[in-house]
Amino acid sequence: MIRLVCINELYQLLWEEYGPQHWWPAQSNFEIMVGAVLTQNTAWRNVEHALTNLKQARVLTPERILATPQHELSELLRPSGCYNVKAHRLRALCQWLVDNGGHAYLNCRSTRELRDALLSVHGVGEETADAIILYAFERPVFVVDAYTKRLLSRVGLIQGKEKYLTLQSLVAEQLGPNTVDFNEFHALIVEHVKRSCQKVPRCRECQIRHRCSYPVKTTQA
DNA sequence: ACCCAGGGTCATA
DNA sequence: TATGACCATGGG
Repeated sequence: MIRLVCINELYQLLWEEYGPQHWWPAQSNFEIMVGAVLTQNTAWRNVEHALTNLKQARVLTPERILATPQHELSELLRPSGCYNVKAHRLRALCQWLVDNGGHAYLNCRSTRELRDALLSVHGVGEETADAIILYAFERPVFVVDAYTKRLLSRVGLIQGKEKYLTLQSLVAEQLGPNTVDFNEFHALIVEHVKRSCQKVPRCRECQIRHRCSYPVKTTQA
């Protein structure tokens, strides 16, 4: 088990190994928000299928999604799984955008106001809200996901039982409130997990069932 | 056939 | 506060 001294060291190692990730992959801010909802507990590959469906149906705007019947929307979202739930959540997000004048008008609000408003939208939790704030609104908010928690725990930087906001402020303290670094760090963590454990169903060293998150430059021996 | 994925909500204790 | 069920497709 490799142990690291600080979060900056982990960030630096990941950066050296993988380089810039150019997140979030999307053609518009709205597409980022849609993707953030669709990717909940879902592999990104499946989300891409659903996004393609929405584009081909020419419905990738808040107004057009709201004008699309529920069952039709569900069918377009089918490849991303949980499609009935996500159709409902996507509608809630679109309604919120329309009610608040869209991205441009919302962008005048403070980051905290944005976060609170997003959290009040049905289907938007802390991680989804922060992903939207960081990648669509480009505000310095770090996105804490399960990978982050697991990786920081593995390398001995946290205990593992910390709450979301605790981890978020921990990263912010060490990296400094920087949108670019928050963007890259989160993307690098996700990319690292994807790449490092693609063909490792079970790790010998840590005996974790499926994908393990070693720091870079360590193999499964 | 099982496990998980770029989570969140809701019911229960 | 803290688990557990549920959503549901697609790839390993």
